[in-house]
Amino acid sequence: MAKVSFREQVLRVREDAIVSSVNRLLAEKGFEAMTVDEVAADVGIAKASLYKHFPSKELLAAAAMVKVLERALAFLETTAKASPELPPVDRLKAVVRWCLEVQLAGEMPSLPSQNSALRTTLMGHTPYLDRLMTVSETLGEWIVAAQAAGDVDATLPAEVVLYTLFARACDPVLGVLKAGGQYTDEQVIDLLVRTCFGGLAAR
Amino acid sequence: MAKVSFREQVLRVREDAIVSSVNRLLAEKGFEAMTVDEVAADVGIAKASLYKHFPSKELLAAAAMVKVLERALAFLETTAKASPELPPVDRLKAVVRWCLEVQLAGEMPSLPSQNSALRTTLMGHTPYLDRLMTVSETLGEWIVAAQAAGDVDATLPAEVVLYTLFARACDPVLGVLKAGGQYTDEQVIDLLVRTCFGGLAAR
DNA sequence: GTCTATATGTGGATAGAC
DNA sequence: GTCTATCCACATATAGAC
Repeated sequence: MAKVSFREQVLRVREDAIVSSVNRLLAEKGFEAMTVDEVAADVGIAKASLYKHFPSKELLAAAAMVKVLERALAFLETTAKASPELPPVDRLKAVVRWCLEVQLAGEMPSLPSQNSALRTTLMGHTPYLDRLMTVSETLGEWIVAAQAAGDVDATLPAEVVLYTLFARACDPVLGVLKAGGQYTDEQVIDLLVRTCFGGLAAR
Repeated sequence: MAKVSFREQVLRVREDAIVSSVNRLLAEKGFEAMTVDEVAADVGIAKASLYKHFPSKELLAAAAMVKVLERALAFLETTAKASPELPPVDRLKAVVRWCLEVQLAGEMPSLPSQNSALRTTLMGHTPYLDRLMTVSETLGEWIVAAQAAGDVDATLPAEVVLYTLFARACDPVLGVLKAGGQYTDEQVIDLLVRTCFGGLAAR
C-alpha cells in the first residue's frame, strides 16, 4: 500500500508542476496564445503525457483557474481569521492588493473573454463554478458589511462592486505601469488600490 | 479622370466596409480569435481579395485600430470646440462615457495584450503611433487642467490617470453588467463612470 | 505513464485564371 | 481586383511501442 501511495504522491507533485506551468503561461500569454507544446516543454515532459493527465487544453486551463481560486479562498480565510476586527473595507483592499501582487508575480491569469472556448468549458466545470461561487459569496458579505459601515458607497449595487473588484484583479494598468519602470512594485500597487477605491476625482 | 476617381471611391468604400467588419470582430472576439476567413465571409469577398487591400492580418487590425483612434480624435475635437467652457474633468467624463458607448455598440477593440503579435506590429506602425500620441497629448492636457482646477486628484501622476482612462474604455465590467441584463445601457454607463471617477469608497 | 511519431484540422498567406 | 484552389506552418489530439 505504501508503494501505491508513494506513486500517487509523485503523480500529484507532477500534476502540481503542470498546473503551475499552465498558470504562469496563462498569465503571460492568455489562453489562446498558450500552446500545449509550450506547456509540455516547460514542464519537461512529452505532450502525450500531458494528455494522460488532462483530457484537453481547456480542462488543463480549468485546473489552473481552479488552483488560483483556491489560493484566493485560502487568502480570504486567512484574512478573516487573522484579523477578525479589521473593517470590511480594509479586508477588501487587502484582497485587491493580494490580487495585484499575484499579478505582478506573473501568476494571475486574465479573465476569460466573453466568447472564448475556455469560458464555455468553465461554465460547465463544477469544480471551477463551486469555488467561484464561494469566493463571490464571501466577498459579497464583506461588501455588504463595508457598505453598512459607511466605508463603501452604499448607493452602488453590491454586484457592481464585486465585478469591479474582479476586474481590478487583472487590471492591465498594472502591466503598463510596471513596464514603464518608473515606479517600484509597491508604488504601483498603492496607486491602483487608490484609484480603485478612491477614484480619479479629488476628494 | 472621372472614371479613375470613381473607381478609387469604390475602393475606398470597400476598404471602409472591410475595416468596419474587422473593427466589429476585433471588439467581439479579440485579435487572436478573429480569423481572416471570418472577416472575408463577413465582408462578403474572397480571402485573397482581402490580402490585396491589406498585406497581413496584423495590418488589417492596425487599420481598424487607426480608425477607432480617428473616431476618438474627432470626438475630442468636437468636445473641445462645442463646449470650450466645460470644466476639464467633465470633458474627461464625457470621453469615458463616449468610449463606453462605443464599447456597448460592439465597436471598441480591447487593448492588445502586452506580448501579442498585434502589439509588435502596432509599435512599429507610424499611422497608429501618431494618432495614439495625439490622443494622449490632448487627454494629458485635460488631465493636468482638471488637476489644477482641483477636480482630479492632483497627487496622482497624470500618466496614471491617462492609463486608467484608456483601461476603462475597454473595461470588461461593462460586458458583464450588460450580460446580466438588469440594467439599462445608460445605467451601466453611469455606474462605470461613477466607479471610475468616484471610486468604490463612500465619499 | 512516458515516450516518438503521426493523424487531423485549421488558419494565414499565395498562385494563377479571369 | 476578384475569384477558386491550394500551399504550408502549426496546434490539438492520438496511436502504439516500451
